[in-house]
Amino acid sequence: MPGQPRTETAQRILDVAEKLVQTRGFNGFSYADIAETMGVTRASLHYHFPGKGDLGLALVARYRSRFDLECAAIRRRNGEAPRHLQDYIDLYHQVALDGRVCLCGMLAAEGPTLPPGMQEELRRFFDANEFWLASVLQSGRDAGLFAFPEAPLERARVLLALLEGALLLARTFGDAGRFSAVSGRALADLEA
Amino acid sequence: MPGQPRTETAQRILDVAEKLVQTRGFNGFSYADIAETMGVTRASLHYHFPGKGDLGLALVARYRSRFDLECAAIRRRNGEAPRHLQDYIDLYHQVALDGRVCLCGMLAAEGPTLPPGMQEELRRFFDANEFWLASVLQSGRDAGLFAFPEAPLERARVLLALLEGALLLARTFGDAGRFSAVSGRALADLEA
DNA sequence: GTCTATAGGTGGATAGAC
DNA sequence: GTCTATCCACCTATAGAC
Repeated sequence: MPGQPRTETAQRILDVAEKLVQTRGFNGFSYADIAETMGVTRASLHYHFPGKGDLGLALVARYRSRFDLECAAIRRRNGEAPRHLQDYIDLYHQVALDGRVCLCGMLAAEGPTLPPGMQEELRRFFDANEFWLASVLQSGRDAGLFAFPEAPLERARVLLALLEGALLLARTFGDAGRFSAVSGRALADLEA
Repeated sequence: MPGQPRTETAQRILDVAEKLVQTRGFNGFSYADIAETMGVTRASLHYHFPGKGDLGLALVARYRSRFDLECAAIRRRNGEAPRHLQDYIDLYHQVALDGRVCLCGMLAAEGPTLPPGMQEELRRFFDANEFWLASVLQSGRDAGLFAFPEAPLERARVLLALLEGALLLARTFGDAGRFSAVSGRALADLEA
């Protein structure tokens, strides 16, 4: 389980850094920001994450593995595909309510400026999401609950782009309701 | 026509800065980057745009007014709503082909870190886009060429989120084809 | 593990000569 | 308008004491 066996302090650093990246971007925060909110010095942070690149990699890796776990948990729960998809969308909704955007959506924007390795992790995150979504869409269509003409993976990419974009716009207008409205339409479009 | 009556040098500065923001973000480039590609010094840039905030505001204002002009031109052209919508999507496609993302999509991610005034300009950009899209959607539905159940403005927001998100994802995978695939589905969904 | 201290670099910005 | 020179704040990162 990568991203888990770190020390407790390292986890708390990641918690603070994650929030900072989701609101200000990877190029929009510094070790000083983390140090201040944690009440420690910058040097102390470098002990846990020598370079900002190390911190960034750990950040995406943890975010990704957590998402994987949550997605797996959703599929194990009772209910059909539409319920599972709604639960998935609710994960994003929580982010919107908190005035953040998806960690990986943010990093995708900063793309070419990121330290080595982060873009690869990013792609893995999106790949995993698309794959999971495609699986849910497939199940739903097989059960006659979803209706869409194209391949599940293609539809998954539409959904992912829509959710990431909706988070960005909702935050820009300081209105999580915009996210709900848009994501609600996406689900409705799929109904058989 | 705001954003136009500047000197020619200022326009060239904006050209370079625009490309930099669309690839690296507002927090991901510096006056030094512009100076280098233009073959001038940083001090010279400060003559045209005293602060980075001034540059940023001019950037969004120009981008917005240019988009307004292009949107108006599209509506004046021959063809029905679906054609107009496709032309609009093609504007985004050009961005994707160039390995960029939408200037305002990028700035939306950086949101709270932007200099004063830029977020307001950003919202104006998105508002104008939604309004234009809603108008095209309305026309198309009135003509029996589009079919969608919700209010045109609501559908417009779905489309805008989808396009902005698709640009982000296409660039992350270095594959403009992802943008075409996603935007193509969006258009197909609307067909009556 | 966390601290103080500091190095080395880059950022935005200004003054003043040309 | 563009230049040189310079300032100061901030950033990432390291050394070494505790």
